[in-house]
Amino acid sequence: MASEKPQRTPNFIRNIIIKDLEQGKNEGRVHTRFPPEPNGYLHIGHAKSICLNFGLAAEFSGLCNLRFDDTNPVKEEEEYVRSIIEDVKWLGFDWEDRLYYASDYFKQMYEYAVQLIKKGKAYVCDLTGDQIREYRGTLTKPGVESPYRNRPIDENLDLFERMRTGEFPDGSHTLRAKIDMAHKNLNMRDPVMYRILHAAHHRTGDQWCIYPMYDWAHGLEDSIEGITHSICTLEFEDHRPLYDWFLDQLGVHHPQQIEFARLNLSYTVMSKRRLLELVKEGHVSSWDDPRMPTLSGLRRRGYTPESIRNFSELIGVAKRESVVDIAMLEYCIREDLNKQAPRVMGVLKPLKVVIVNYPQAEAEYLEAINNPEDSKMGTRQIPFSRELYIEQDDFKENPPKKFYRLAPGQEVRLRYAYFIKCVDVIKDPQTGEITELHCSYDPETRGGHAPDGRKVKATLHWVSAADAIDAEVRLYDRLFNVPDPTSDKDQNYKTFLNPNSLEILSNCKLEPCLADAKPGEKYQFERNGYFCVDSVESTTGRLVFNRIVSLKDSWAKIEKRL
RNA sequence: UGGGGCGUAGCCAAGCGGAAAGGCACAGGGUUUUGGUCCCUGCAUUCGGGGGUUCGAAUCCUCCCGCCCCAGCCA
Repeated sequence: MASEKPQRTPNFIRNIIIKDLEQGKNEGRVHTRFPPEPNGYLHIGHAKSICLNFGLAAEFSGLCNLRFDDTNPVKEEEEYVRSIIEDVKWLGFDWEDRLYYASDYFKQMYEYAVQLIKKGKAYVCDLTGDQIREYRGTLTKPGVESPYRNRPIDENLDLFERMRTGEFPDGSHTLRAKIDMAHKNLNMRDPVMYRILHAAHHRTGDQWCIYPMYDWAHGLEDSIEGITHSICTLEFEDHRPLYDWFLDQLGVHHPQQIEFARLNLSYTVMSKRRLLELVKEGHVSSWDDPRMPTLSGLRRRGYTPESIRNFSELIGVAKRESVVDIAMLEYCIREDLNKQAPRVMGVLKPLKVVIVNYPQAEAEYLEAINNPEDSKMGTRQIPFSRELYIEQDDFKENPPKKFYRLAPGQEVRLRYAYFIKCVDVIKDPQTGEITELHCSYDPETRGGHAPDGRKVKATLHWVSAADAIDAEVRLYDRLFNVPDPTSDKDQNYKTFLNPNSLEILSNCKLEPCLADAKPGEKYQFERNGYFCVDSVESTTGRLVFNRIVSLKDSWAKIEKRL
């Protein structure tokens, strides 16, 4: 019988590859690459690209390289290289021995440039940056040729060599491709191939003082590595003619550049520049703040690699610019954790309950299921005693319609324990605030079943007061309070920051089995959500949990309509 | 009034001339010791708009409208 693996949604890039394979292009090879610039941390938008490139390679028995596009030493740092490697690995992808750096190809790129000069297709230009801009023309007006455009080849060769050896200061010369200053596509108006930058590179040190520009370098990197499909984002569509031009002039292996729309997620921002700004200005604590859409932030928050890979598959790949609803991401992590995460009881906002007819000194252990979705995860024993904590939200003195939880005179079940009924509400005489509930329990309902078959409409989670362990729990909400914070042209995106994106609860009471929970471990706090032990600030003596995502809450919806 | 792209449901997204896939969200129902999960059901008579070609158009032609990207010695 045919397996019913969920069919992957087709996308145009996969279709192109299938067609190429049918036509026998590239000797039947599929070879992609993920080419980050090490100038920032990876975010979930990068994850889309990583999953696409590595996923396509895996699907067609091909290869995918990890390559650092490190052609601009003034923006790039070793630290970013480190974090990118960690993140791609964490996501679950393996580039085997194919970790490459554009900077490893500098020598070869230089030689290719010499070839172009010899063909009369490149020249050294002495125009300043401002002049180059002026000469380029505008969107509607053609450019003007540089006075240095027709320099003799020998002179170009000499000058280019001297640029390389460090004879000239930054900005004094460039190497430019000789194409067409009247081209409709501005990228083709004699683009700069090399600029002089007396800056130390994180890998090549001061070996070079000329550095290749993206357009010149990228196609060469792809070509050298034998890439077949060079997948990039939409804004490079205008650069494709140039990508093609360089490779055609050189007559070298010519990968196909294919562009797709980058990911945007609602209620957050995705550009490295803005993310960096949020960090620098202290709107978040760091790149790995659990509210950040960075991979390190999502990891710390408690997102799993599986959930992010699944998300990447679900959102698809197309050329249409779009904003994916963050509810889709939340769905993916719930779906994963529902199957994986052990259940546990934790009270976030405690309200004390005294079981008035439960013997003073008595205590007992009750059996609880670790994961109803997976019986292999077994059971555990949880302590029960006369004084407990329940959630403040689970009691209402004047319950609205459809409120099934605890209320004066109303009976509910304590999960895995007993039916209880509220008999008295104790308040602070000064403030009127409810400080304690007195309840009676039915000893016949041990384990949660009533021998007389009577039903109860709600089951509450609880923790034995004497046995509870204390923890801090951090609740996260969306970082911005509008779906698309950058779409408003008149208002800075930061004016839409959600001031309540972090809520710290410091008096949470958890089941004792959590006492030695390890950083990174994920649990479902029943009826609350999924939580992850913070990997940075949690210690054995002071447990800190991050809420990854709440459980779906249909009561909240009903309540909202009341 | 330059060039390059893109418009299919609230959000993603298939489809590429022969009766509008799928997912998220949403709504209703069933199961349930998590108001969770799971299971059903519903959710585009129509594909940005107008013309045209065709027996037949989301798919082809044409005009129009809207949105995005491009004038770094960034990537």
